[in-house]
Amino acid sequence: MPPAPLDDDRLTALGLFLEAHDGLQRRLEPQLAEHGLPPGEFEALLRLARTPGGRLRMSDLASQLRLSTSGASRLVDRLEQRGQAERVACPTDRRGAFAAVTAAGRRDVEAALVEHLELVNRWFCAVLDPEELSALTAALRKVRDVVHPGAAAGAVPDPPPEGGTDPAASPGRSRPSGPGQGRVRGR
Amino acid sequence: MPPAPLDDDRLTALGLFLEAHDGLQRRLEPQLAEHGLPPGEFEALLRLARTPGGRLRMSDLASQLRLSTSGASRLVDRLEQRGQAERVACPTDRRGAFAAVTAAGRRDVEAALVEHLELVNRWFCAVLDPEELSALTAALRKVRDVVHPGAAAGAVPDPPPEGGTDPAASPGRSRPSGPGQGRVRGR
DNA sequence: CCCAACAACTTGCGTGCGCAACTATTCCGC
DNA sequence: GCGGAATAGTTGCGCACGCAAGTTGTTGGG
Repeated sequence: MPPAPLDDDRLTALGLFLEAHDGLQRRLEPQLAEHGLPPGEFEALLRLARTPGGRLRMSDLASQLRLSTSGASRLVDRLEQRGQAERVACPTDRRGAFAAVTAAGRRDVEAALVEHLELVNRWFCAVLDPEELSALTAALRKVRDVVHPGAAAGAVPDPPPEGGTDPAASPGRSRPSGPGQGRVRGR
Repeated sequence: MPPAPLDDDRLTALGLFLEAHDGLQRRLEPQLAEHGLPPGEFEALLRLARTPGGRLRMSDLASQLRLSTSGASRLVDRLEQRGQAERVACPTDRRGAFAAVTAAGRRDVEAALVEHLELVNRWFCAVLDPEELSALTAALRKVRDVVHPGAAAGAVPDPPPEGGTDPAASPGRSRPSGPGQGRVRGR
């Protein structure tokens, strides 16, 4: 018997995913760089800027950025040095801190955003016709929901991995909305 | 007027892509780690193992792995230390080198592969029903072809970026097949 | 009231990567 | 064939990240 399917279809599909992801990143990066924004910093500012108070708990930011808490900590260090964000002490929990966009930070993301959206369009959305795009996002959402439960709205930390794991188990639950929830484990 | 659309649909679509990619990586990594294979090493061995001679020029490997040539160089260093690959001098071009899988390397990928495929299935393919999956791969292929021309078969290095770039410009051409072609610039 | 378990960050350390510089070779025009 | 330009690969350097350990603060049971 053939020892192993070195070119299984599933590998091809996965490879396509990885290549598209990587290529996309490479197309988008340079434009952000023109505005002096590394991609991580850009996404961080974006996430902060579109949050009601313009601020997010460090842990939540980490989770949204798919970074470890230490990664987020240092990212916010950099943003702070650049004057694009600042740390704000949490009044109700003195261990905690918020990262908050500054006016300058908001200005900088917005400045980069218009052009960024054009590129996202050029290299991603406009490459597909409308039905294809919606099929793609629907599929991506399904995958995302399975591999990263808790990224969408109501969040529950991953249960510890079982033996015969069923990815479809325990569909979304609501969360108490109290702060300090919906984290994903630090990777 | 609203200064900038901080939650444009296109950003959502892109975010979905990034989250799905990241989540997938996290699901697949641990299993490879159990076999002592970091994801980069795994993909490298896989690419080498499924190449006719079990070997690839350093530059081609770099390009397939979406790494800079220095990144590939050091990756092969690591594989060599582990005894999973070795460098072979190129007989016709004394500057050049091949990376070649060793028997041990081949054994190791194959050992990890079966389980790996199961996971790819569980977290990616089987999450979607067949039509969804083929729609997804078709869309991914379109995006990949645009953002990373030269990844598919006949490869031509990216032309230097123009001003008003049209992604659909210059569709695939054939290449002379002589060695030392189809590279992507070193990033 | 107190202490132990826990939680939110931060920091020390090691690692992998890209860029730029460097070496060795090949290619090409004259 | 000679000399400069281009090419294949390696190496110095800096940087961002994750893990693990450390710090400070909170919580809940006795």
